[in-house]
Amino acid sequence: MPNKVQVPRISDAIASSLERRILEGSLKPGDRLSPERELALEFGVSRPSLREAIQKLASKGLVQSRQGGGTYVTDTLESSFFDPWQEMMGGHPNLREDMLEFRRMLEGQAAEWAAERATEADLTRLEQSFKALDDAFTADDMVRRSNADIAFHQAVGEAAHNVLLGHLSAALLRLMHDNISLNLGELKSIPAASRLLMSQHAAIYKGIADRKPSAARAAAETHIDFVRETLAQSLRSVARRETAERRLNTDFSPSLTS
Amino acid sequence: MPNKVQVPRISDAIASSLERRILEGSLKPGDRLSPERELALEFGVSRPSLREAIQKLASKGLVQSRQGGGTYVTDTLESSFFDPWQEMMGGHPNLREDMLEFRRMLEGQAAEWAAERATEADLTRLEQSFKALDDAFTADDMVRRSNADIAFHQAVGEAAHNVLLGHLSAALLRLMHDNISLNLGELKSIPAASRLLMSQHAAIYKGIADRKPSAARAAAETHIDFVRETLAQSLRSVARRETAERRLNTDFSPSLTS
DNA sequence: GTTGGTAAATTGGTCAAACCAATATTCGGT
DNA sequence: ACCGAATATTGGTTTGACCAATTTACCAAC
Repeated sequence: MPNKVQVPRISDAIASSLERRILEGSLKPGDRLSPERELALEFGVSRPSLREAIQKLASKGLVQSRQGGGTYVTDTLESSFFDPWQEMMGGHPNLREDMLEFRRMLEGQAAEWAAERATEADLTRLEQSFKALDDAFTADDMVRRSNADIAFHQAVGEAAHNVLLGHLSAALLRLMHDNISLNLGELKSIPAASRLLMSQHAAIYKGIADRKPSAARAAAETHIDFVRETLAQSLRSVARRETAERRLNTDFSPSLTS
Repeated sequence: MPNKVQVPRISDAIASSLERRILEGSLKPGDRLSPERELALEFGVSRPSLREAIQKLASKGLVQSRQGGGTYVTDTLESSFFDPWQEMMGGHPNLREDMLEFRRMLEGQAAEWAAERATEADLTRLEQSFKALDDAFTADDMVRRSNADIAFHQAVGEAAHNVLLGHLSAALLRLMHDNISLNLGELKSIPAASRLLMSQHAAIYKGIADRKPSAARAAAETHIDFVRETLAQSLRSVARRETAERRLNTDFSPSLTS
């Protein structure tokens, strides 16, 4: 079946037009759009069509409508809203579990292959990444830490000498980091967790450098298991705290030991 | 600060419902949605509302509508990850080796998890896919065979109950098939290979149905190993023939590698 | 004048029925 | 059995209406 020429939907055209106005600044964050009836008249289309366009923008998070109130341009112009997976992660938390399970397999295999195949150049770069990660952890710069973390795992992926594995594990890790630091950036600030994470990274690095595939794999899997467990705990505590706050709206509740 | 209670828009609810069906595999890529009028009836809403929901999904790239034709499920999950890969495969055949190695891990894990987690429904669908594959192999319809092959591996991926694994293995398999049948469709026409492939598929299916994870994984890995080996042989022979042709054909170099 | 509440206007949310346009399907003639 | 036209299906769009939440206007009471 040959590719048919896609006839431009009118709602797409209007959505693009409005989106351009927003991105160009003609419509600033917080601004209120004209009423649907007016906009429909202005664009020369029917209200349902105009609404379809607005709903598309709403699904992208660009605007927000309140019945009776109007439609407003969202004030958060965070640009990372465009990745489809990113959005999926937010809406479907069970995806996170699948993702972690998948990563466990991925990074375990990466570490194993890296231990078998790493060249001298790979090991050198791996050591550099590891040192950088260590430094970033002693400092308290979250962004630097996140980048170093990604770089280290990416180095492992590349040392495994499988293009697919390298790119995929890096992509997933980046996705994970974005999503985690968005939902709860607090995880990494737990001191005990930091030490454990570093020892785990060290174990992975050592397994690869010593050319012990099974040890490297085990270390990588342990690492993911720890992340998974810590994340689950953190999520549970967040949920607990939120329900508690919702239940009694008095003073703040004394946070636990972490 | 008074958090306005966001009244759930009906189009959002429907969009979420459809999105969930897609992610969970109930609506697979390529599937055709029911007509808008039917869906509207099914959800108990009007057609404009149902359309708003569909347009949202369309703006996310999850579905695609053709006037008069219908609305079909696409797959951003696959395409967003692998559009770049598609063209690389052509130019860098060594990627194929990485791909096969990666798939060996992927499908081995898929088979193992499927053997552990498959529900009755999964097993039923798996059996159907297997039977269809068997039929397709006895017949000599290449397209049907390819589709059945994809469907079977996809069923395994879904029985593994990991969204990422399912989508990725399906995407890679499709990529592989496109690329293979393009460069050499001859592989599958070897009778001996056909019989072996079927016995391998049978072994995978049996391992899953009998709930033998390690057996299922071994069968899947054997399967990929065989494909890898057969492909390598075939490629060598093709390369031999091509170099021979190129030797005679000194004028132009309209090599199909472009 | 300020306040407070209520009525009215505004505005997004939804529905119904209809028509158009592109595609799919069916059917009849050769 | 094949091809082409009539027919049915299906997404695309419009019109008009009504409901529900919000905002605005207004006016009486203090």
